Amino acid sequence: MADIRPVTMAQIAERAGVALSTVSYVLSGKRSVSQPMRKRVLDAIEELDYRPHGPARALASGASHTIALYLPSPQWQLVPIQQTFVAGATQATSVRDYALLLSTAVADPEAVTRLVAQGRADGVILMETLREDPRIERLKAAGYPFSLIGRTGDLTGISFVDMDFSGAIETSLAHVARLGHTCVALFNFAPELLAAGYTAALIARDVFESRAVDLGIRGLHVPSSHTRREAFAIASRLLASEPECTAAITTGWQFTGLLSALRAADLRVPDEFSVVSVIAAQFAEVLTPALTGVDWPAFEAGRLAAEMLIDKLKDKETPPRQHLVSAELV
Amino acid sequence: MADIRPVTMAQIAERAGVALSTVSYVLSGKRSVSQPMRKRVLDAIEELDYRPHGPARALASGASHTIALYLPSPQWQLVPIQQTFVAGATQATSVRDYALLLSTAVADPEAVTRLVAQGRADGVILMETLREDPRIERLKAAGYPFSLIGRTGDLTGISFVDMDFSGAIETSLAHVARLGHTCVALFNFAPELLAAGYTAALIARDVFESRAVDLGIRGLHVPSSHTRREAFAIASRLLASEPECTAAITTGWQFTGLLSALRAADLRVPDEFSVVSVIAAQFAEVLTPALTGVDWPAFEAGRLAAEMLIDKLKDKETPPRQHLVSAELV
DNA sequence: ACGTCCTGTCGAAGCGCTTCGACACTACCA
DNA sequence: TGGTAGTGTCGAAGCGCTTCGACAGGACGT
Repeated sequence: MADIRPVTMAQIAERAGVALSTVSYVLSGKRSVSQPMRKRVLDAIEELDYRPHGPARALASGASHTIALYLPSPQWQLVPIQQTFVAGATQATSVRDYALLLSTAVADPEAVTRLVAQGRADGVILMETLREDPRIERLKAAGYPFSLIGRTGDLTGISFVDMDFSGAIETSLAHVARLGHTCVALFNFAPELLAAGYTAALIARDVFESRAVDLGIRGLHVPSSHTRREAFAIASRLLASEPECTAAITTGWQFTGLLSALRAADLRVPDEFSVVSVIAAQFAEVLTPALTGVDWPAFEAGRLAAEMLIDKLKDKETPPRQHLVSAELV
Repeated sequence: MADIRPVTMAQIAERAGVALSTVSYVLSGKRSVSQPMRKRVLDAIEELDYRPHGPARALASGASHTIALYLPSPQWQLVPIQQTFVAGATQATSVRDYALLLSTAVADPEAVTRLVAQGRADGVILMETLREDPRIERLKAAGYPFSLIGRTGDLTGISFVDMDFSGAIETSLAHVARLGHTCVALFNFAPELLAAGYTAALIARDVFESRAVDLGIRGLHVPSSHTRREAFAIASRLLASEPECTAAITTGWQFTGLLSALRAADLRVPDEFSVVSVIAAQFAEVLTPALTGVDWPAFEAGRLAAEMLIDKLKDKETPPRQHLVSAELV
């Protein structure tokens, strides 16, 4: 129970023998202050271990120096890559002397403007975006700054960072084609995500289907959740009905069920069946039957999304930045 | 660029034809307000879509209604369980109408008091705690409320939630003993973590060694990082030098390297060698050679840690709560 | 020598809220 | 009928900061 009364700017001003406003100008640099005065103020700050009070600052200046990150609804059961986004965003935020507020995006799209409306955050990072995303509509309508991890249908004026999903699928497809496979399955994100219009799933499907045609191979589009059970069931059915299919690409963890199904069907990987998965390298590395994986620099993506947003906050006129981080086969 | 001027309490007061303070009392309930007045105020709030301004509230009341969660330094390379802590804490925080501020705990233990000192948060959640943790010392010295995910040496007066690590090790050990193994290795956390005094690693080591004696089996304590490379090297060396060791317990992802080493040594799992790992069930389920795993309810732990802290914030006199979430073999 | 422009400093007015003390007013008991 | 408790409401004083306008004084031009 120490520090009952934290040090205030008034105490610094008194100790340094200057006006309150002078202290403020030393701190913000918004007006010039003479060397001797500046030194006295800085010394007083040092001696009293002064910390500017965030809320007071936010109230007076109208900016909270905080950004909000909305986590996707847990029921989406997406890949654990999110953690890495968050870590990347946290780091970029700290480095730029901002704070990161976390919130869960509940079903209500209105929730996404709450923290900014309350003055607790200056802008928002959204993830797991949809082609037609009501949350983005709200943010636009309210005029709040935001950036996306992921993409949406209309990208004009929007800052986002996304994985180059189409590139990843193309690369993977080219890889299996080169291995001589003539029929390939894509274990895409869960059907509900496709139905909801989850952009990454739509892109994966479209690119997969058109590139398969280009390459002259059969492409089977198989949505499946990431749970082992469901992927196993779907894969088993597929292996039985389409025996000429000897390769699969998964957009995430569906490979676990797939691998189980292959084992049950007595097909060896990679001799008799090829599997390529789009998951973070940190996981690919850790898996026991070493998979052909595609690296997804998620930390980088989180970092970029935060930086874009903060840049926009600092200078309203910053043009929107759009960045596709690309993936490599590993 | 809509919403240029957000609605303020003064506008509500004017519209409802009451005093500013009355609006405040309606909102906080700290003084009674007559039914008709209350209704007029609530109607005005509804009509104007009023949102109380967080920073102003924090400034006037001295409480930010926000808690801070410090992520461990990234270089620790701990298991991806952290994500689940964060998700759990986020959820509990939202439910209780608090906000969650994320920050990375840099090396400087002083950083851990910054957000509270700046009035941006009312309390702190710490994870990956050490037996002797300078961060905890600082928080205690400053008199800031906090709760831990993990434990420390001196637990008097401290609220924490931790995994029952000793129970997990005991259970695992009993499990392999029942299978008839007479020499078991413990792949503990990395040597640097042990050296730093990471509590979980110390507990794992101590319990493992004493229980092995009790059960009359040989226990080899083998610290190893979670990287596949290092675990592989260590496991290979171990298999060569201690051929009578036919079982291993890992505290995390070291099993990946271990499994590779076993394959290289032509030992089959689980026929010729048993592996038990302490990792979140969500991952155990997903792994292809289905492992004997120990479930670690991390979401629950994050939730509890946040709840404990918020309870303490709401009522200073709340006694500290200490909670060990226990694990089950799956 | 005077006016003009900077530069550096100060005081004061908020930002939107909480909360304290004051003050009607009603209800109740003697 | 007066005194005493409540109730319900209001006004005003902050919370710790930013920022605007004012203004002294020195440096410069003529």
